[in-house]
Amino acid sequence: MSNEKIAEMFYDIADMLEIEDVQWEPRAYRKAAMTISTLPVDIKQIYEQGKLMNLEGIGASISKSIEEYLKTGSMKKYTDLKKKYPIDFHIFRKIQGMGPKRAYVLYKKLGVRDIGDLKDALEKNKVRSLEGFGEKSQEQLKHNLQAFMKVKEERKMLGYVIDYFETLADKLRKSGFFDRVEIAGSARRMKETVGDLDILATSKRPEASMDFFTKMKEVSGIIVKGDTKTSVKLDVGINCDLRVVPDGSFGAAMQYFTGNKDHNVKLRKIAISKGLKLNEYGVFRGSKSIAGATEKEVYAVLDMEEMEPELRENMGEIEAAQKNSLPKVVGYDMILGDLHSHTKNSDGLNTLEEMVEAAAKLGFEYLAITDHSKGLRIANGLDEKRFMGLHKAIDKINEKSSVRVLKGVELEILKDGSLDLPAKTLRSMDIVIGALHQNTKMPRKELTNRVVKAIESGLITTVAHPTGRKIGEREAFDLDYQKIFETCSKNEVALEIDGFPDRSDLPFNMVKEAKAYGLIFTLGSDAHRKDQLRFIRMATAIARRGWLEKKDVINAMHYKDVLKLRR
DNA sequence: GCCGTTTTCGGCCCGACTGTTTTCAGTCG
Repeated sequence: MSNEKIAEMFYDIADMLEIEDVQWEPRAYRKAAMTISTLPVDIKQIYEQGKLMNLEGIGASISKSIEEYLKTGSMKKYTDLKKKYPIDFHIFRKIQGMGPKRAYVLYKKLGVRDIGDLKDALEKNKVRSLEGFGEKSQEQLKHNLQAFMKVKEERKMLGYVIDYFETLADKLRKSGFFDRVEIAGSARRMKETVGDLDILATSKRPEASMDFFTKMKEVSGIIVKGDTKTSVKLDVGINCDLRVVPDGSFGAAMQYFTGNKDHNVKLRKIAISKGLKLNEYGVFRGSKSIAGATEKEVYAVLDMEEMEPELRENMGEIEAAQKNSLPKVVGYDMILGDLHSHTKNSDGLNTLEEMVEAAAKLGFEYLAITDHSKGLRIANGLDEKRFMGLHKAIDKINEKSSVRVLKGVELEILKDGSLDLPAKTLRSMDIVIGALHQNTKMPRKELTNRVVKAIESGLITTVAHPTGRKIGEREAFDLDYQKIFETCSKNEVALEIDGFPDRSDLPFNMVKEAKAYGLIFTLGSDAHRKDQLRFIRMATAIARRGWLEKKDVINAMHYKDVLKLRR
C-alpha cells in the first residue's frame, strides 16, 4: 500500500511549506496526510474509482499530486522542495521539541540533516549558541533525542494495562481526597494502544490530593507537580497526567480530554459557526458560560446527541449525532460468550476444564474452544482423531457445566486455499474459524484467492483475525480486503474481531468499512490462558469503535441462537 | 490548498507552556 508513503510525503511538504512561511497550505497538506494515513483501504483503489476528491481535505491540487505519484513513483512538488530542504523531517517529527522551523535553523547553521547529525551537534554543544536556542533548549533536545532512541515502542497495548489503570483510578476514588475521578483520553476511547493515562478529578483540597497522588506506590517519578496538573511516571513505564478541574467544568474537561484531536477540532468549528466558543472549561457565548458541567450539555448546546467515547474519532460520528442517527453500539454487558479460545490440547496453557471454569467465573453463557488444526505444527494442532476425543470431553462437560461449551477449530487455510481438515469433521463443529498463519507473503492476488476459495468452500463460518497484523511487530497481510468482504457477504461468512491486544484484528476502521458490506462479526478473546479470557472486552471495544450494534455481533446472541444460525 | 444553507472569495480551532524574548515564536496536545 502506498498510503503511508504518500501521507509521509504530504507531512514533509507541510513541514517544508511551514519553513517558507506559507500560510494555510501546511494545514491543508497535514489534513490530507491524516486522511490518507487512516484510510482503511489502499488509496490506489480509490484513485482507480476516481473518488480521490471525495476524501476529506483532498481537492484538485492534492489529488493531482497523488495521481502523479501513483503513475510515476515521484511527486514534483515534493522533490522540488526536498532539494531545498534535504532534511529527515520524518524522524524529526517524532522528536519532541523538533518542529520544522527549528529543524531548518539546525540545518542551515549546522548542516543537520538527520538524526546522526543532530546527535553530533548536541554532543558538541553547538546548538545552545544559535539564535532562538539556549542552554535549556539544547538540554531539552538532548533529553528528548535520548528518549526517542530509547523508546522502541512508546505506546502500551491497552488490553494489558486497562485493569491496572482502573485499579489506580479506584485507589484515587477511595482515598477521600477527591470528589470525582474519571479516566479520560485514549484509554476512555478504548483505543488499542495508549501513550499515556489521563485522569480527571475534582477536589476540595487540590494540594493535599496531588500529594497523595505523587506518593502512590505505582508512581516511579514526578515530572511536574501543580495544583491543577500533575504528571508522573508510572512503574509500568508510561506517564500519567492527573488534572484537577472545577466542578462546573468537569463535563467540558471530560469532553476535551477524551478527544480525539480531530473530533475536538470539528466540535470547536461547529461552536464558532453558532457564535459560541468551546474550550476545556465550557461552552461560552461571549464571556458567559452556557454549558460545561456535563458532557451531555456540552454536546446539547452544539445541537447534537452525546456519543459513546469509543466513537469520538472524527469518523462521521459528529455528523451522525447532528442528524440523530448515531448507532446504538453493542454494550459490554450484551456480550454473552466468547467464540475463540485455546486449550492445552493445542498451544494453550490451561486444560479444557480450567478454561470452562474461568469462563463461568466471568459469567459467560458459552465458550467456544477453537484449538488449532494439525497444519499448524508449532502449535501442536489437532487432527480429526484428536478433535473427536476433544469433542467427547466437551460433551461430558456440557452435561454438568453452567457454561455451554461450543465445539470449534481455528482452521489452517492451506497454501492452495484448501482446508486442513475433512469436510465431515468441520460439519460436526459449531464454529469453524478459517485462518492464515503460514506462507502469508504471497502476491496479493494469490493470497486473496486463497482466502476467497476458503470462504467459498461453504465449510468455514468465520475468518480469523483477517489482517494478521501484530501491533509493532508485523504488518497486515497484503490482501484485497474489499474482495474478501464481498465474498464473505455473498457466502454468509462472518468476520472475526480478535481481542488479543497484540492483534486487535480487524482494526476498528476496517470494522466500520466491513459493516457497510452487511457483514456480521464474531468476537474472540483468542485466549491461550484462562486469565486471557478477559480480552473479550477488548474485542467488544473494537466492535463499538467500529460502530457495530447488537444485531451485528453473534456473541450478543444466546447460544441456542448461535447454533441455529450455524445450521 | 481546501471548502461552502451565512461565503466560489475569504476564511481556516484553541489554549498552554517554554524559553527566549522585551512582546513573542515555536511547539504541543
